[in-house]
Amino acid sequence: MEELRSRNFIEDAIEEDLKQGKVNYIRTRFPPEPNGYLHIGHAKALYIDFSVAEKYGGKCNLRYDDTNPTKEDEEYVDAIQEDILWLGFQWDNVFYGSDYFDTCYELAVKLIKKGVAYVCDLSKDELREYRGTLTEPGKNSPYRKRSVEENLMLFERMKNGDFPDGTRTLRAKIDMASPNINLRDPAMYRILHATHHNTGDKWCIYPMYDFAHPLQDAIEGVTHSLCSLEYEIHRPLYDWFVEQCEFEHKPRQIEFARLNLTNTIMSKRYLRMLVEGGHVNGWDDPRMPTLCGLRRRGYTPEAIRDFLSRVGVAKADSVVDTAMLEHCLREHLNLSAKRMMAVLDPVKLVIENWQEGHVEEVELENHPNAPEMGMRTLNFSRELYIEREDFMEDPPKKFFRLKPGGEVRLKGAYIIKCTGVEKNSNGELTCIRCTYDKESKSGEQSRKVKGTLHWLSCLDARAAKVRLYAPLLETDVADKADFMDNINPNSLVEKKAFVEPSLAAANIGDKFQFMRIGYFSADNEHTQALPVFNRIVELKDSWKG
RNA sequence: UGCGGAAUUGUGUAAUGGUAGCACCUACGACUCUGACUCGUAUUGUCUAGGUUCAAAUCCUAGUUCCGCAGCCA
Repeated sequence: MEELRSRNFIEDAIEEDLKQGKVNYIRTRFPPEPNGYLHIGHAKALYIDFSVAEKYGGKCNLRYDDTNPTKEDEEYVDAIQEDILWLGFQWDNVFYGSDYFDTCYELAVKLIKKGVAYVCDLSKDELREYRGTLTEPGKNSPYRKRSVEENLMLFERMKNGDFPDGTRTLRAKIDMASPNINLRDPAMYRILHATHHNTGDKWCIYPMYDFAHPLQDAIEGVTHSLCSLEYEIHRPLYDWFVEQCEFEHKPRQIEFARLNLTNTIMSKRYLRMLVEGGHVNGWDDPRMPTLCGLRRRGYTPEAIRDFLSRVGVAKADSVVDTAMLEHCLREHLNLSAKRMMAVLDPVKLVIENWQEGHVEEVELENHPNAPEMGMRTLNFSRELYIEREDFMEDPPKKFFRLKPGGEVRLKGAYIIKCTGVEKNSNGELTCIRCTYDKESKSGEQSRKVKGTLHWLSCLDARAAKVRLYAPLLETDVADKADFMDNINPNSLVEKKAFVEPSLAAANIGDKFQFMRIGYFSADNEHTQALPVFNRIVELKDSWKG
């Protein structure tokens, strides 16, 4: 399925580079900042980085972009690797941006010596003022003309910790009048007296992304540095650093549009607010778009990769319908998930002409199209449960489940006929009475009836807690700041249901389909059941009348 | 209104001057020991206005709209 995708503009560019002999191998990199959990948006980048490398016989490095110690944490490093592996990707090398701090420093010194970098004493506010605006040029820093010797000395003192945070920066000397603001003497190094998760207290100055990233790519021999659209305007700067550092190997940055999903917020900042605000139960809450959340929700790596291949790669901003993601999951689960019976909202059914105490075993296939998935045995007895919504006392025309006087088949067992109902004092249905047709045993040549229902013998029914999830956001507020007002308070419904005994033996993560109800995934946190990819089929309006 | 990008059906994505295709969604139908699944059918599209051409989504000109950039974040 994944092979069917057509070639995209990144691959066009790569093939051109290959053809022109600019490169003779392909290497990419996936550069997450270890400051949060990976989500489906990262998965798109992951998919592109890895699949492009693989397509051209190249490799992809995993590189933690950890140049800002105040935001990053070791906590996320392992989780990120786990998620990548879960998705089925395998990196070539693992690097840390912080591995290159020594080299970054040396190269910074080199640029100072070349006279294209200088230490600037402007404060943050002054810097902003000097930078100009989108429409007005900036003006040169008064420190721009410092001598190489003074710059060298000051930069070394910065490194030695002689200055407090924020008092000085190392800046690239480019062009304060550039129409591209990123080229107006951008900061290369800032002073940050912070402990780094990897390098500890060795450094108190840290390189900026714009300086560090191209160097890392060049050092690792990355041929194509694939990133999202917002870095497009940074590309001249990326190329400038590669040029000034005099790397022979010049990586090429190519940008693509990041993934957006309808009714889904994707920015780490807002996801963090959901977690910290207690709107969800952690990063792996099944309502979260994080990979760990999707995993618990029952998503399979196959489904996610299939989805990403269908989404494609382009430069236009887009919002993909979440229905597409769900479709991909359903398609995979339909092939791989065991069928199982469960009754979410049970009502008792009594077969009057079934001998009291008599129990018959019936065999059911675990999958309609995959005999190799085997059979299982369930008990059939006089008292059963069926789904409350599968019976209607006063049904519309096209309702072909159970109704008074009507017949349906109980899946894998017999045809039954409704003979009456019992109600409590509130008029609520408490019991359905029926008779069965002895000649209609499943598997034997028999007449057909229009409806088939799932059921569970009272002997077999095991109580399980089932969680039904609805989208956290019902409207498409995407990354808007007001998304908090649109959180669906009923996005999580817990209910007790009856399930087959075999479900109790399921392993965490096992997937199954409750006939017609939807796909579920076993999760130990909720008794023996099941957060959900649910697709409850309800009575359509058209059937009601 | 500086700079960098982008506009193809409701959504995503193809078509690199030559039949606007595929998938999702939606609707309808067939099938069915669940109405699920599967299969079939259908609707809707080249941002606008000019131009070049036998032929334009594609090339040219002018416009429109949307996104990104003014962190010592990435």
